[in-house]
Amino acid sequence: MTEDRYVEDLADKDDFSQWYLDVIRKAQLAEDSPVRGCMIIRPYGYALWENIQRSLDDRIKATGHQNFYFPLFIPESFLQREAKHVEGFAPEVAWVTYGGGEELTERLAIRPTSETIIGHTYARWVQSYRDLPLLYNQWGNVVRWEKRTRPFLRTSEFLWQEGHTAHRTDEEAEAETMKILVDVYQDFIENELAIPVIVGQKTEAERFAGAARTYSLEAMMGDGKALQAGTSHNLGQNFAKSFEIMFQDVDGQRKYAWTTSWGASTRMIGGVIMVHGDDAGLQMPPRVAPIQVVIVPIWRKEHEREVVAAASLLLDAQLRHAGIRTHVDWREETPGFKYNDWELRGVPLRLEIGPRDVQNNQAVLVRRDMKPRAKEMVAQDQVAARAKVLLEEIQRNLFTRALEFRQSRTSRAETFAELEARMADRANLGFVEAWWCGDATCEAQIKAKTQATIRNIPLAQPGGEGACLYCERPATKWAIFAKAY
RNA sequence: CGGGGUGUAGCGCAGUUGGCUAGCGCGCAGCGUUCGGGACGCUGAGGUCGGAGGUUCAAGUCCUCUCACCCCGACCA
Repeated sequence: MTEDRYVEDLADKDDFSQWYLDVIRKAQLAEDSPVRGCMIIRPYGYALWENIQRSLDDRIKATGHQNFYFPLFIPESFLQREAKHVEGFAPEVAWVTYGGGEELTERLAIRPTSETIIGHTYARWVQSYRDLPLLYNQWGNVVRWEKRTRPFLRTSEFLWQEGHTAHRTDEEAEAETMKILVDVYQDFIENELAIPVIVGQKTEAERFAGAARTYSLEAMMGDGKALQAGTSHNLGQNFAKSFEIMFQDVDGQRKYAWTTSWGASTRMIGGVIMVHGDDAGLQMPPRVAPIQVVIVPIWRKEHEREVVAAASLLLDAQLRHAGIRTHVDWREETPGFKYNDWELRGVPLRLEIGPRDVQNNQAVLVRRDMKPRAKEMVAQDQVAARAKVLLEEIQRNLFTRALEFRQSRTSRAETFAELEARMADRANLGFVEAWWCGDATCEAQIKAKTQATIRNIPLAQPGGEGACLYCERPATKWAIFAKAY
């Protein structure tokens, strides 16, 4: 190992922030763009996003929703209609003031989210209780002028889906909010991205601007910090009242509808990187991996290349027929280089095939998730069957490992001093569970003193009663405290 | 937006108290030898030194402004 080798290496994982940026750049997921805070998502990163989209979209549709599309621009007057909403978003809205060289009579916001323009439209679409519920979703981009950006985690422009529904009753809206939270988001994030999440309700301070209740899914990153992986909002009648979304009910009365909205974004890619990545780079969860099995042919002489090529072709076809996403690496690099390169890019399984293997009618399968790498010989006609099994094992293993890590970094605190100590230990950050009285003052004080925020109030509660971590008054709920991205 | 730091080839860096044609490693192109865990040799290509202005006989180097990025904060449904 020479000094030069380090040039290609990643930053040490202890320098988590630099490591994160290195992985994104070297795995060719994304790169900086000429526009501040915006990134260029490269083909490999976009392929991951497309897999995420497809899988999440299937779940959204399976729960009875349809997709539609609304404009990128929102008239300023729309944004003004919901007081809390404007207040919350005003600082981060980008405006279009000129069109075709002429100053616009009304400024257009580049959507930071679409509740307003959709609410305005829903008011026309809803007349009767028979028109409800409206269960729609859109995939698109939004812009939020953030002060400090990070690739995938917080970019000025990002890609996401935003669902918008309208219902006849509060109960129905709440059921929708929870269905998306648990049946769609949690199911997707845990089963496809292999990221365990804590599902719970946001505090008033962290609530979506204009919502009655906000729920979130919180994941622990590799440095112990929290990442909000998705949110689901019960908007109550707030937007319905601002936009006159009314219907005539069975009893003949005209009533305001109950609406919800929910979203998940490219931020989840940041989560995948920070949860599963290791010293060797990225680790793609098999179910969303752009490439699930990379085939590395090995040869020296030209005649060897020919037999290996023939075998590779057959193995590739076999894997593809089994529904596995593959790539054959014919680059003129040494095998060792390719191994490291694909490990950096996070491909879960590698298939090596060389002259020796061809002769023995076998191939070598190597798992990315094992250290040291687990290699096994497989008969050529068994490759696809074995790969399928291994991919499932890797998928489970990534989830289990992430869950174990989260558990090892989660602790309970009875006193504020304990929380302070945990948050001061930079190298060993994590989640802290503690009783909280529900008072925003305690929450704010804790944040000011420790930088820890309440990520959410988990739906799964221990029950019983305790003393508030901060003020020691009686508390019936416990909250997850953590530093967050 | 506040405090600190960094901008020299795609990446990582070196460039003395201002001085001649701006260097090194990796990467890249061509040729040859290699090839089962990051190969090697030879020959090349690639730079308005982040940008603008200024001081000077002379600026990568000094001054002013500005932009971007990184770290720590504030902010962040």
